Amino acid sequence: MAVVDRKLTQRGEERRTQLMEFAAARFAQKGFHPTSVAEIVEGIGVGKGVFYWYFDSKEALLRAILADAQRDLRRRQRAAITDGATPMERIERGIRASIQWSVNHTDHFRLVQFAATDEQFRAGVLKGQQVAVRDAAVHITEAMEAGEIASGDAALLAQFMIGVHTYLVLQVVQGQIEATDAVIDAAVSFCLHGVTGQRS
Amino acid sequence: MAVVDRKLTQRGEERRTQLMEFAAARFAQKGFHPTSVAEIVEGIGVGKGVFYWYFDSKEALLRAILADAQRDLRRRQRAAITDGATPMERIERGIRASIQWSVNHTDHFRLVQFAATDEQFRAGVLKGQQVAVRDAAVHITEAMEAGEIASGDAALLAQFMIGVHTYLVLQVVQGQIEATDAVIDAAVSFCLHGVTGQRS
Amino acid sequence: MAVVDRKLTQRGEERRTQLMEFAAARFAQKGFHPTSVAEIVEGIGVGKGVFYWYFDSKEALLRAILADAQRDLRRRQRAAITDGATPMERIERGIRASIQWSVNHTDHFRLVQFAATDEQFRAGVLKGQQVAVRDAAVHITEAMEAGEIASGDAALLAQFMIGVHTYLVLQVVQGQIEATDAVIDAAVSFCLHGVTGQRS
Amino acid sequence: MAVVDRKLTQRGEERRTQLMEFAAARFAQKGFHPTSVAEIVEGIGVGKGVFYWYFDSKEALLRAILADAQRDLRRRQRAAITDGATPMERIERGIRASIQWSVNHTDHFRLVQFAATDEQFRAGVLKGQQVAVRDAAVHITEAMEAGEIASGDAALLAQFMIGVHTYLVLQVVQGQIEATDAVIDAAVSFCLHGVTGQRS
DNA sequence: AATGAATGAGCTTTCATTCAT
DNA sequence: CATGAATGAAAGCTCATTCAT
Repeated sequence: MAVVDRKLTQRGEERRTQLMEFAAARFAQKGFHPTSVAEIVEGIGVGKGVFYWYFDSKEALLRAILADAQRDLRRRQRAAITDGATPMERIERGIRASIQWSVNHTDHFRLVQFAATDEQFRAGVLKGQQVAVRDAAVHITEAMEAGEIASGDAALLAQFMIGVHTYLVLQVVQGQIEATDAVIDAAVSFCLHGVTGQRS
Repeated sequence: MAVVDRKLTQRGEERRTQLMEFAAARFAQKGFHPTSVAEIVEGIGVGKGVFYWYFDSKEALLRAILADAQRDLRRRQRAAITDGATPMERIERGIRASIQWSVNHTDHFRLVQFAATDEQFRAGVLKGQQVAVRDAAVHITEAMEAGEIASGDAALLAQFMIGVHTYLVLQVVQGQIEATDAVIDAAVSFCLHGVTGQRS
Repeated sequence: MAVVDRKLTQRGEERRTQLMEFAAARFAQKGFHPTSVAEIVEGIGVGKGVFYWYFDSKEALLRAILADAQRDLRRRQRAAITDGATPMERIERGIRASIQWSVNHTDHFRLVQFAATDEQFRAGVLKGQQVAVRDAAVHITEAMEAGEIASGDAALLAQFMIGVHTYLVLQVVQGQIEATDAVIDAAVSFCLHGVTGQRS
Repeated sequence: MAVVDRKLTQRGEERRTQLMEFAAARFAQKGFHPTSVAEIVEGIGVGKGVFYWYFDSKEALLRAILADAQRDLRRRQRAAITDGATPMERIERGIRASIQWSVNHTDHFRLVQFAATDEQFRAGVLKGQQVAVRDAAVHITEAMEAGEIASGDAALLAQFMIGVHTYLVLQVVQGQIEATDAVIDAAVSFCLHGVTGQRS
């Protein structure tokens, strides 16, 4: 029976979550490879076997963390967007939600950054990014159709906006910037002007 | 005698470069940790002793690669900027030069991405980014003083621009976008509008 | 209370048998060491506790399987031999019964083969073989006394016959030979000629 | 570079042989699985890395040992057979050579016995046995054509002879029989009578 | 300068066994 | 009787680094 098929009790579910959270923090702090399984299980005070009761491998653990994070982010974004009346409003809400989530989950953000650099995780990250770009592009396209911004490559513009967001969070994560409302407002403004500016 | 102090012959210099280039390619492809020293020396067909003749450690090798890359990028940027008549022109040239360099050195770009995720290299990357931000901020400040864009946090705007650039290159590196002139123009335009848009 | 002393209910007896049969099949297929206790209990859909309720250890399980098999084989042989009028007839019946049993219990046959290669089980197998040799030698000795075959080392001849039988079954087990009546007849004939041939 | 492709120096060749011999002895004594790599390297007083410098895995080591043994046995058999004038003589010489070799290489003999019981090695052993059967069958067929023994299934008879040989050696290995000339003569006689007896 | 061999700490992973429920 | 969770020793293996030649 593969670990993944295991039916977990309440207690088991909690252990699994505990492992994922602790590991995510360590991976984000020290890096994935430099963090050993021994360190993780010692950190939460259990035997090594516990780890392999819940995950097939250290690699599988990271994948699970990444997948969870991706799912959660997407859920937040969608929730945030729903109340936007106009395309531009939805875009803005989407950006804000993304930044907010990333700032609140810096560990996961970092893990995604790392995962993109390692062959065995790259593909997964890519797929997630494509989904995010497509999600954002939908609204940009709508704004174009509504004449709010000039027609153009919606996906490309989406990527630029994600770029601003990503880098902003990166700086926050690295302690270079504090994620105040003013800063987030500036980023949003930058993006919106970048997008609409194409009009002229 | 520390390796770093060693005076190298012509041939030695070439070996060192060969090692750095091969390693950079592998690190970029597979990741730093998953690439072993053995793999590197086998890849260029020499014994392990060669590696440790030129570098103190695998870690030192990556540091050397990163430092070299940073130095080179900065040199290109400065060269590109000199002929810009106005602050805005200099900003644009800087952006273009950065994108150009990164697209031409995707391996090094990737290594910087990785280095930011690993505790032992993070500090170095940060310092480099700060330098880049400061370099760009200088020109933004000048533009502000010249009234070309509204006053504001120059460093923040610089970071947004770097964000657009970084993400664009990331997509190129990942094969999601092709770095055509049109795309680069769009990115530059996005940045300039994002920056100047603040005026209104 | 040692597991072995436990009085089992009807249902308990069945569970125990089920474990032994399933384990025997796996051990024969994959080898004893490569088969884990987890695999066995998952295979029959019970928890690990069940295993240790019926057996003290994985080792004890194999010993139990081997002992059972040995007991069963011996019973069959004795039953087969009783109706033989002459020593030679009894020998022939014994050989046939052994081959028949082994062909019908290839898993157990394989386990004996393995057990002979592992220090911790070797002694048990040896004792079993000695019993088998002694059993067969009795009839050979009788044949010698009856003048049906030349005097000689009865135990040695018995071993040769067991060798033919063992190897034949081995080939059957390995799918090299099909255990048709013709093949078994040939084996019996080979043995009888080998034994009686000594006369001339 | 796979370990197997490694060019070894004189010293390296010796180490490799030393590892194979020591491991063969331990595997034969305790069994393959119960013998750890740590035990082997400690036994010859080297670091763990040495093992993996010469072999890809513990499994690969056993395969190498088995292949070597098989090659050696076959060489001996062929050498022994060449001077046999008649088919029957060649058969006899082949049997004697096989027994002799096995008795002189009880460790390897035991390893083959084990290998046949473990899924991951079984196939290799089988192929070796098929070769041996075919080799022997050639001469039996010749004897049949020469009218020295009755026509029949040569391969089957070959297997019976190998069975006698195998079991004899097994008993020697297990200390049940001493491999005196008399015993070997008896085995040979048993086989020859078993084979020729088919005539009548 | 260079090589092949060696080192050994430390890694990921397995698994027989135990135990609270 | 039975389960899922936990244990932790020990396994196989890796790899940065060193060293004799």
